[in-house]
Amino acid sequence: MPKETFLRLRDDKQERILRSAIHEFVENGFDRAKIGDIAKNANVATGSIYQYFQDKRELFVYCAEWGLKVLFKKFNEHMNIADKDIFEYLEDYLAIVKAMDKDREVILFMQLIEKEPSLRDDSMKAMYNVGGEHGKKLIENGKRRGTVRTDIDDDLLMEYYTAVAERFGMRINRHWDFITEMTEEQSQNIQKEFTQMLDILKNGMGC
Amino acid sequence: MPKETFLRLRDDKQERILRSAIHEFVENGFDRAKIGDIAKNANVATGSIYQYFQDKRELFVYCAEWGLKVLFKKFNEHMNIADKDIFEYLEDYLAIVKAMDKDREVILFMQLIEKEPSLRDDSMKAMYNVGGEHGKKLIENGKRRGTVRTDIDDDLLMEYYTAVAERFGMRINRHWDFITEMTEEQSQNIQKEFTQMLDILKNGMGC
Amino acid sequence: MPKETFLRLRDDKQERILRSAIHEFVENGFDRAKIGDIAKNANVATGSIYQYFQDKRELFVYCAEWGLKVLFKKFNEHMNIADKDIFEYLEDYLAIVKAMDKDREVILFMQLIEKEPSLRDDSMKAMYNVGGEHGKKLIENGKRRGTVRTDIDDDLLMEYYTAVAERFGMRINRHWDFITEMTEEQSQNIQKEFTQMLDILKNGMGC
Amino acid sequence: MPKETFLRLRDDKQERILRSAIHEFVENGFDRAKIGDIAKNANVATGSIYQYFQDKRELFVYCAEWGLKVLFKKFNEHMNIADKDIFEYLEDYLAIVKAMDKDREVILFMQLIEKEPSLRDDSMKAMYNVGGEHGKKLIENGKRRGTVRTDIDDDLLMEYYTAVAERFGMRINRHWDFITEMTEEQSQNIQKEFTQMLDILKNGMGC
DNA sequence: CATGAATGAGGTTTCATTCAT
DNA sequence: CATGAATGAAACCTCATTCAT
Repeated sequence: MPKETFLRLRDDKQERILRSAIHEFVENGFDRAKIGDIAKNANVATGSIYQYFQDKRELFVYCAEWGLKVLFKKFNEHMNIADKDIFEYLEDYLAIVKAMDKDREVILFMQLIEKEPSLRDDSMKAMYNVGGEHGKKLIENGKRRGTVRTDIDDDLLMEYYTAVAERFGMRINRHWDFITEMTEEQSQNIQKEFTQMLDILKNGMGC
Repeated sequence: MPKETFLRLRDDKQERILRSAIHEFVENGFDRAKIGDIAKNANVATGSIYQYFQDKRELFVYCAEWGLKVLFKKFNEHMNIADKDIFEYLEDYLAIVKAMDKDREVILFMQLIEKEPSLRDDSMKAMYNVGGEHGKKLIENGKRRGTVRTDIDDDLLMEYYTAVAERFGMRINRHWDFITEMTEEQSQNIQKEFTQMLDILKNGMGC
Repeated sequence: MPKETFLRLRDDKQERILRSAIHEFVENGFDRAKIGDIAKNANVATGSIYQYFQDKRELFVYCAEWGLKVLFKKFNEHMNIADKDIFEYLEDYLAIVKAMDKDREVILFMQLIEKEPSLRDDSMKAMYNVGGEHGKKLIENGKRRGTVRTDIDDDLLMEYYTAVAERFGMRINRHWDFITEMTEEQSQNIQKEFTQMLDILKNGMGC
Repeated sequence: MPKETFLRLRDDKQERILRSAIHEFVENGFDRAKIGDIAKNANVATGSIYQYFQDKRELFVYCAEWGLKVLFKKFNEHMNIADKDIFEYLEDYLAIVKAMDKDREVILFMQLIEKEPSLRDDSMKAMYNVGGEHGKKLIENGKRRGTVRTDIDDDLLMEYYTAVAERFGMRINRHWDFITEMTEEQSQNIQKEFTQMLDILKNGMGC
């Protein structure tokens, strides 16, 4: 969806621009994000952005598509989705998120997308090309293996899963902010909370 | 937090203005919301808004405070919180939401607040005055009555609850949009999904 | 020039309003002075100002007229102009200014008038009714008594006198600001500078 | 203090903009001066002004700095300050002012600066960088040469000098306004008044 | 293709003045 | 007459987008 010009750029320049945009979007939201600042941080001229993308909107949408690609690529380096069910996936997800400092911002950006209703549809469509059936497959895996309840349809389960996973992801991020060197005790606390999260996701809050 | 002038206005005028603002914010988000349009829809002059509120931001924050008050008032007309646990509450919550056509927008606005990071803190602070310990109390009730698991602390449970309830609330709203007259079948579908939601919340998605 | 309504007010209320206006004008200049603040500080309603004066401009002009009246009245309580020449007058002027704490602001206001070119003409005209030939008379006195040089016409002398007196007046005010209790030394310094000022005025800076 | 963008502009464009601003400020004062009009008269877009300067205030302050630079440059083309005393300087000053039709407005602007109390400090600071010790040096020259009295300190003398010179400058300007072709008689009148001014400055009005 | 200056529509905010009570 | 809410014109300033070099 970006112009040819952009795709012909060297990969590292493309990445510099997209990360700069993602940084700005995450920091300020879509409306307050300034093309000028994105350009400046990427060390390109403001006008150049318009050689690459139709407008701000298209840049945003492409960030979504690119960001998702990046995350999946990273994940897949660490694990094979095919034979995992959704709980294992989350466990890995959070562990991997922890390992990906550079991409923290990309993850935050993914969470931002839902919050821009006017852009959501376009971005989601773009993301669907990449992420599409990914989640559903994990749920199917779970159902087949008998770890996910089968009395509720995939769609509703996915909604539940996404909500909980996202919020817990944010919580983890909150706890990790500003922590560079973690004490043994901190590490254990996070590990404990982490186990609890997974347990709630599986078993709910009722008893 | 609004100026004295606003508080001296007749109640119905105050409400007209706030609902107009909420409508605009929900429709366009904070940045794209135009004071001029808010004023026009409320049948007042643009300048008047600035007799009432310091600026757009203060208007937004006060909408949050007022909105929550309105919702709580409505809820409390229908049910007594004191002797309910959190599941019963949710059950009633959704039922009541269904009954409150006029306030649909206020509910959407409440969901919007989290999506405006720069305003979130101020709004949350204002809302806390109203909503504060409400949720925690419901969880305590549940733990005391033995319907909520006690092996996990209130804080994490609240986070989980909020995430799921909010997302399911949005889902319900999505289904209801544009439905004025509901067929018997539609009604049953919603009832069914609703029961399922409650079940997931209680028992999680695992088995 | 104000409306009848204003002139029918009790004297102390008139004074309260005018002093409030003068305070605001001195503090902020004509443009940034707010009618609302003037009214608030005078303990009257904003609208009332418009019962008294056509508009902001007329209020300003009347402040000039009133202020000059007040100053002259104060001066005349302390000295008889008729038999003084211009140097004696200045000597007294500065001494009296020192004695009039309450009217410091009125004096500052008089100095402000020249700085509002667009209002100057109207204000000057109003002031002329009061102050008019005052200065000229003092110069004539001086010429008659032989203390003022006669080789230069009154007009140019007046211009010179006003410029120097005003600037020295501001300088005095600057030195006095924030001084409530004056030490013997400070008092002597001012007295000395004062004598010098008068000397320069009389004898110029040449030698 | 302006943005880089401005300084990279061609000199004649910079000048066009600054003269347009000075014109507007002189005509209307700081508050009533409209950025839109400044831009229009300079043949640039309103927004461009904001590419060049942070805001109206910064534009004003830079006008002060630039204006003083221009005047000094012009003066220095006509005379060498180093070996002049303050009276000769004034003599030349007024003569040169007469010769500088194009810069009449710049001179008026310099006089305006004192009248904007809120901007005075910043502008003065900017001007000090340029004009700084200029006046003091002239006074020192005079004292050394024996043309300026030595019994009074430089500071007070400078205040006196500035007051008189400024006012006489304004008077000269007043007389010259609207005069394009001067009759012999007019010229002689001015010359006469001029000589008188210098005499008053030197010898005061006393006798 | 890169650059960064130029543009101007559009929105927020201010406040003198009016007007209904 | 007093009050203070209502009005809306007017001005500053922002920034996405265009365009000339």
